[in-house]
Amino acid sequence: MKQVVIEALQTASPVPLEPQMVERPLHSQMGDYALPCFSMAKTLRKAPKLIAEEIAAAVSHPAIEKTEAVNGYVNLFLQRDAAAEPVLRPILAKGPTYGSSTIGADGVVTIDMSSPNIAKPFSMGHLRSTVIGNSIALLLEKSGYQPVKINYIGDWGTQFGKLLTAYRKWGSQEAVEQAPIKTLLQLYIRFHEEAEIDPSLNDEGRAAFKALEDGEPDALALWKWFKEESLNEFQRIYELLGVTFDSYNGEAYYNDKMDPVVEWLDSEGLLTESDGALVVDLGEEMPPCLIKKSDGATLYATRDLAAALDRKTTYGFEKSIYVVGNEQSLHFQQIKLVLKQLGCDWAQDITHVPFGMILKDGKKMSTRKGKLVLLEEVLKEAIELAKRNIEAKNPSLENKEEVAKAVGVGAILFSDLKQHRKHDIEFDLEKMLQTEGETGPYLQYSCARAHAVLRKADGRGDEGISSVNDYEWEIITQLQQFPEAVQRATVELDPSIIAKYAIDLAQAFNSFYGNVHILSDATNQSFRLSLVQSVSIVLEESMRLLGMQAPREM
RNA sequence: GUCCUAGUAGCUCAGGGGAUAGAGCGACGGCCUCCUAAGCCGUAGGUCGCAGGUUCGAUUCCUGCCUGGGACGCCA
Repeated sequence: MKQVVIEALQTASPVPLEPQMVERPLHSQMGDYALPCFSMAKTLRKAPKLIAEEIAAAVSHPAIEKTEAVNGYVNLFLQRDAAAEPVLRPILAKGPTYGSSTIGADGVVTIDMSSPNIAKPFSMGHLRSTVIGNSIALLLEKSGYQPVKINYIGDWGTQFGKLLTAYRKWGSQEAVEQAPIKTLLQLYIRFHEEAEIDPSLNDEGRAAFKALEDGEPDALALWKWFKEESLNEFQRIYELLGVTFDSYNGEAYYNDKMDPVVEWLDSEGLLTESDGALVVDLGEEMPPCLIKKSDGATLYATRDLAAALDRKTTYGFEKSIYVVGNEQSLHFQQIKLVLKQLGCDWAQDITHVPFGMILKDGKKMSTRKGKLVLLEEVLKEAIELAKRNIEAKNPSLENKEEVAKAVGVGAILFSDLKQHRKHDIEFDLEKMLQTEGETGPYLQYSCARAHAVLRKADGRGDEGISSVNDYEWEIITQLQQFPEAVQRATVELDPSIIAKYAIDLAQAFNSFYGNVHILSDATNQSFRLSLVQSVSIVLEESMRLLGMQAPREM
């Protein structure tokens, strides 16, 4: 559509036009497209106002209804009746694949996401990584890439030594079986409490981890058991969120893959000793990357290097994305630099997608002090609230449980995804449970309304389009922008672009719905029903891309 | 101290070299004999952190400063 506008303008413009010179006006009453004429003033040696007036007067094109010159802008109004049909036709024809593309050309993109720690509860922070990563995967898929979702489980490290120690001292099999994560967390917290009084516990913990690394059967059996129990619990949450993974290879998986990396670094002469530890020097700009502790043990960076190399050979990715909190941005810069020094030019294909932390009372939530909010409880509460809303608003609804789940989870998902901010977020349960305004339930409700109209219309109405009113036109322009929104969200790896788009579309639809009574007015009825149908398609697809369900009734 | 990131309405946030800076929540006032009121319509509310610079034009780009958050060698 923009192409047509540029063509039309070009016939009247004294200078060649670039696509980016044409923009959307501030308000819809100013027209559909605008051409600011300020940049032409210099070369033409004329006042912008005058240039705009001349262009506006000269434009003549069947697709343009009228032009206006205002304050140095040429404002264009499209011929609505003619423009509407070409927007709706592809949506109705393609359905959910409207906006899909093959830009990705089947390129593989790995996504490091979720990555909860075994024996620790699933926190709100993990939620962000999980839902953002999941949505990015859906977006990539829609644009023709092959996403590979990797859950890099935190299943190794000194904390397991501590946990083993705590379990042997105070734990019981029954308690862990009954409530695995809760019990393990309590043990973990107790360990830190007692270690403050008796620091020798820390040595015991380290020793236990060493035993685990050395493959002591009893320690290994306990570790395996803890891991299984934890994964089972995580699985419940993933099912609720509707998220699946292609790989659960956690940190332990890379244990035997680190030595070769260290040897490689050494053979390239990149390792230097510093205070007994082995590091890769990264120059003046950046602190060195720690590869081995002074006691010979490996570190996070070592594991991540091994993981990156392993993923490159396993998947042959063209891009590797890490959805990890922004407190780790230095770490990823270091990883990329080390890989570059190893001669891996694909290091530039690694992208860190950072996000802010979730704070409680302005502070980081701490696992050790037990001061954290459990995602599962938040989800439960949201579902409860959705159920109460259904009882109050639509008690005759058939599959209440299912809808309550979709709406409750949708509220939590959306409250997280609509925000792009890398800024930290203050945890606010009340805000997350909102169902009014710019929320997940608002989108779902809009969609349910659209379906109600379609259900009751039942093939009625058969007039053509005589005129497109402002409400209808607003929807048309929104619908037309969907493919562009998908593309931008994909390129920028930013689901919030879709979230905002969906809100705009839903608002346009609700405004139309509230001001035009579709079924009792025969005017333009078939056109209006196509419009409603198109809205339901695009809204549903938007929600799908965010990982949300769209119930037909609620 | 160095680096990263942010500072827009009472609150949560969009936007982004250009026309009167937008939503939602909260506040106030309307709208259900009518397709689901989880909705619609309206009112109030802003020196876009501060100071310079680049530009015909800066809230947007650059520099400095202030404030919040984070990272900065044996945690991940």
